[in-house]
Amino acid sequence: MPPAQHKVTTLQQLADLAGVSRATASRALSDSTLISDKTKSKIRSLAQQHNYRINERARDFRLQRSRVISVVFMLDNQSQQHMSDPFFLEMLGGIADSLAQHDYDLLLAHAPIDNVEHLRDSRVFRNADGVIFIGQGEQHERLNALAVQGRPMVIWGSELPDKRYCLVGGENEHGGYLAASHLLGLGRRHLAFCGRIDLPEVAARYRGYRRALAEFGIAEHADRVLDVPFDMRRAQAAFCAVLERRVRFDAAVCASDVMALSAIATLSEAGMRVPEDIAVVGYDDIGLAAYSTPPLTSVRQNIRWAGRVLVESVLGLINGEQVGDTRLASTLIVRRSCGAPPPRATAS
Amino acid sequence: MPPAQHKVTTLQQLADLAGVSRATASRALSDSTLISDKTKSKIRSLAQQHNYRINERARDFRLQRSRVISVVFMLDNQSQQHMSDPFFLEMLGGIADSLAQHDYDLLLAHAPIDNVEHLRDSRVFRNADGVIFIGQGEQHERLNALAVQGRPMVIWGSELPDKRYCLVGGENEHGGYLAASHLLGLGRRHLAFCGRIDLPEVAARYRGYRRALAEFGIAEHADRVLDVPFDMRRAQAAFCAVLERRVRFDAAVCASDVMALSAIATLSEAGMRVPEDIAVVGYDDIGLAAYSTPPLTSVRQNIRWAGRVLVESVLGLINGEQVGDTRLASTLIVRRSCGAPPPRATAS
DNA sequence: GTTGTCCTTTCAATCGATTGCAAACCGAGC
DNA sequence: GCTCGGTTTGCAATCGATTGAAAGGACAAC
Repeated sequence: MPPAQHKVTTLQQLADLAGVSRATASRALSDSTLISDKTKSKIRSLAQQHNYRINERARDFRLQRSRVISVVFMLDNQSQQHMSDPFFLEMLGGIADSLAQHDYDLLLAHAPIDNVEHLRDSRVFRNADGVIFIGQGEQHERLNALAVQGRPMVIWGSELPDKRYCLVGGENEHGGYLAASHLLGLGRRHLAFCGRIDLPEVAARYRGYRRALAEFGIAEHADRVLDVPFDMRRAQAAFCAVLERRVRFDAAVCASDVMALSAIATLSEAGMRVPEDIAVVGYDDIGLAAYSTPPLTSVRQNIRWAGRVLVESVLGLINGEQVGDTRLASTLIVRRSCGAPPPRATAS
Repeated sequence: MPPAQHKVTTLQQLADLAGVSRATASRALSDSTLISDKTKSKIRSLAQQHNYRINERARDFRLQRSRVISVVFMLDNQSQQHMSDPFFLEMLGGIADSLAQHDYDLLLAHAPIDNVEHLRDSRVFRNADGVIFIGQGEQHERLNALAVQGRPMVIWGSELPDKRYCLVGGENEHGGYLAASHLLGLGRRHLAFCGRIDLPEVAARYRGYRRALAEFGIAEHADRVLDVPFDMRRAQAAFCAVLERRVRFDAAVCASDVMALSAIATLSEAGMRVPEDIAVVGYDDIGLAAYSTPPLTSVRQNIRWAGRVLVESVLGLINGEQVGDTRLASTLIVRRSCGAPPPRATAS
């Protein structure tokens, strides 16, 4: 069998080679019942010999699909900084793996947190079969609007009233409760909550935090709710400001590990001992949490699961399935206040 | 002016509306000189009124391009863990920004570090106009093969002999030199080098490290070259093994910050004081480096620049330009051995 | 009136596939 | 030989754009 003079790149060339029409070749390769076994195997082996690969873009164009899912990260318009939290990387990894399994491509995109609207007419939406948002920011209404008239989309975030989009999230209320309970169980009585409670996920954690306080019969101090942003640098600035205001507390629940590590650095710098003077709990259990000094106790969400469910949900929507309303990633606390950093759980 | 009954989605519909042919509409929108100003403005305003947006996928298909660049991360086949190093996120962010500026989309992909060959026929290559590899692993030869027969591609890595691909990298030799010099300048005399020197970038850093040792007239100890992987968990295991072997050293140059933080945690756990007993220097200057206790001294590469240059190089190749051989991201050391964590440099 | 020129516009092929429908083929029964 | 039924294959439209070449129209010169 002579090797192809010129590489066989189109269906037409393959069909010519086999002496059949393009239609027959197409059907043979897609295993249509219309084609006789003899023809099928002839075309198939010819395709193999000449290393023919279907042009997926042409097929996807014809079929009016793209096999691409956009993953949108919210960009904080103040810091304009890219998602610098390792949590995002883990999330992205989980989503990427699941998409690869379903033979979908991942288009990475970001949107300013304060205007998600313009995405509707952008490449992000038009070039993808579906969209996954990481975080809902303060965009609840706009996301609602996008969901009803736009492409299939799923959002990682927190339950809100009047939600009209498909949501996957962590058990934030539970997580906040776990974090506060842990500190209260250690005997701490002057807890602070760090994070921007105008963000839905943080608000839910705060609710859990308050529930724990209430269970322990402890009054809440309004001045111990610290408005700390997720961004590393600005978090540090916020903690410095808190120190200057001489807010007193002996424990802190932080809305992320990065925030917690920033707190630890700032507090240590100011001469406080962690955890003796102030105990800190983080959120997300990023890889580095186990390697800080002291090792950071943190609330972990099942991110691999979340990535998988986000993907399956959006693919479900694409296929016209009725996709369940809200799914929650299991959330637990990893205690590391003392002792060696335990090995992290192996990926499932 | 009545609003469109049905949304205008195709060029044909727009042309019908304007009473011209598809060709004229196409030329009007692309500002061809063939079309009279009157017709142009009529079609333009009609397009605006009816909120017509060109179908980019169709155009890209016709023009045989995709306006997509694949970004491939090497996946360590042993840990099978996703890129968990925050360094990757920063790199990804830089690339994403640059691509967005050029109106290109970013397709995220990963490849097993031990076989990059199969990518040639995969969606990663076929659905993109160009490819950016992050890290070259031990794939030098295969990357060479891909480069000569595949799509335009650029690699983030380290210079190797016989390189036939377009490369962008950090000044690794210089970085290793800076790290070692810093420690030697502090009076340390028993340095260890941590990292897998079979990886090109790490090997280059090691060369710089040795140069610094030589300049100080210090002999090198073979048993102080510690074979530590980048992966957090396995890095910790490696450091534990080193401790058991009772290797003596008073300073460590690490191939990444994550590795350095892992070292600090493990050494502290074993009762050593950092930096008093053992001084540690990291690489990459990830955001969290400034917030570790003690703040981590680290070698920083200009990643924003790198992202921009990677993108511009691959776009240059796509446009058939002669793209320069190797470009190096400026590399410097950020000293944090004592004192407060300085604010990180603002993004340019 | 005819012709030539220049400026606009349209025609129709093209990118690489899928698919409804029509046509060809083949063997059997009359 | 003709028709009928079932199986297999081909024709041609389609997805939504771009673009070279041909055609159309207006106007001036002869």
